[in-house]
Amino acid sequence: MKKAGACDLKTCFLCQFCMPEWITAVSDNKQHLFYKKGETIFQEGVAVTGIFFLYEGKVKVHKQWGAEKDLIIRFAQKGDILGHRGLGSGQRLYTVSATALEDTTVCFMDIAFFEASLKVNSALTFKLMQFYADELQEAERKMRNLVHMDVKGRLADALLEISRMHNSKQFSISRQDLASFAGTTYETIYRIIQEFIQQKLIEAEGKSITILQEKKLQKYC
Amino acid sequence: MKKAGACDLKTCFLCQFCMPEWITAVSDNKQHLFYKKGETIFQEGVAVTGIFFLYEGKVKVHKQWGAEKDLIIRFAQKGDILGHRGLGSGQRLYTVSATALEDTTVCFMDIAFFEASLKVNSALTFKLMQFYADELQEAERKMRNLVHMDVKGRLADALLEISRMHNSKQFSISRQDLASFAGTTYETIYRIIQEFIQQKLIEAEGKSITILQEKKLQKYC
DNA sequence: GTTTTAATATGATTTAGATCATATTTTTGT
DNA sequence: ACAAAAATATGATCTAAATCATATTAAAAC
Repeated sequence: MKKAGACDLKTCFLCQFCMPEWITAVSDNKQHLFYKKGETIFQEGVAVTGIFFLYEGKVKVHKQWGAEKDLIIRFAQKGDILGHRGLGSGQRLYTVSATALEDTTVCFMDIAFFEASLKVNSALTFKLMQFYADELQEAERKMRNLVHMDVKGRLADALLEISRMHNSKQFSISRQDLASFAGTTYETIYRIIQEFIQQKLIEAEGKSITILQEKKLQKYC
Repeated sequence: MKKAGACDLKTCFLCQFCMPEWITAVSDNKQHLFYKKGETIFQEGVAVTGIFFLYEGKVKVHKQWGAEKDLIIRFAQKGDILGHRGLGSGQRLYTVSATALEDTTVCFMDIAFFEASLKVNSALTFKLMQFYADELQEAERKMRNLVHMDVKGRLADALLEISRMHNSKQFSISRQDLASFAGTTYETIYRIIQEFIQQKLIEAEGKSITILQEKKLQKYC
């Protein structure tokens, strides 16, 4: 990680939803940071220092299990918030890790200042609450999928979600990450990907995947 | 469901955290409702009408999958909020169902009035946001458990969580619900329960379960 | 109080998907 | 540019847990 330039004061969640008068204070308390591909932005279990807003790049938010196993909770991109779970009422430890999937620039803000911002900007707090409500719905939907769907369905769902997020039928992701995102192993993903290719539902070349038949993929969900 | 008496204006989340001046308005906008054991309080997929505060009884919050399968997201008891996921920014449909596990009294509040309460009481919104943050952490922890833990571990975790919630080593729950809570089938739960009994980790008589050796159960988690 | 219906008990069978093993290719660090 | 480390490819094997089947018991409903 290294320090990077100043913030444009209009991209992130905070700048968008706080009162205009507050922006000056914001400007004094945020800091751009740059992370190389593969670098850890924050680590599960470590004391919360602040909240991050993603400016450039892609990040995975994941929970580790031992040394080998991993579950990707979500992917984040420009405009997304990272580290917001740190605001809970319990002890202030990050409950997930965040790792840069490509070179990434984030805007970092001290947790105390962010909380002060919330106290002062009730519209901001309300927006953040809505954001949490949405994330909670999604997390619970995923829980159900993990229990009741087979891996093929979860992979189909994962591919469609990643495509929606990238706003494109074509995107890049490693099978390893796909496995961690669908809650399964590399080998199983490898096999099902082969099957989807055979059925001409998707096309793959290296890490690049293209969705050919969205409708048919949807049927597996 | 039938209507029940008035609210004591001090038990629920809303009454506890809103401004005292607001209580009068609250009083005019809430309504006690009574549900018999087994009754549905609200149903996944149906338009959100309001938010519920649990006054008496136990409720399961669950997501259905087809007609047969079910996943219990959480249990709720006195003081807990129900239907709060309805506040998300998307379309206003309940994303989970709530069913009374015993005779239950709730306080119901129209969603529009509750949102007005949030707009006016920023401390309340902040508290609610924290509550969401905690729920999100818990949901994500459960997701990881579903992927990486075996059923024995998830059952141990479930038993300990239910015990913690009841604030007692002894509690009542059907194996069916235990299965839905741990994300598995009745038969599997039945077998592991037998095993735990053999190992003298728990004791069971009908639906009543008593935890004998918390520490050893913990080891499975 | 008897009929339905739902929950429990328990063995037998099946299977999806994890794990293991090993070779090859790609990426990354130095 | 080269060594080391990750990621990929693919078959073989194993196993935890789902499904099926059927009997019994308990709880609700009429």
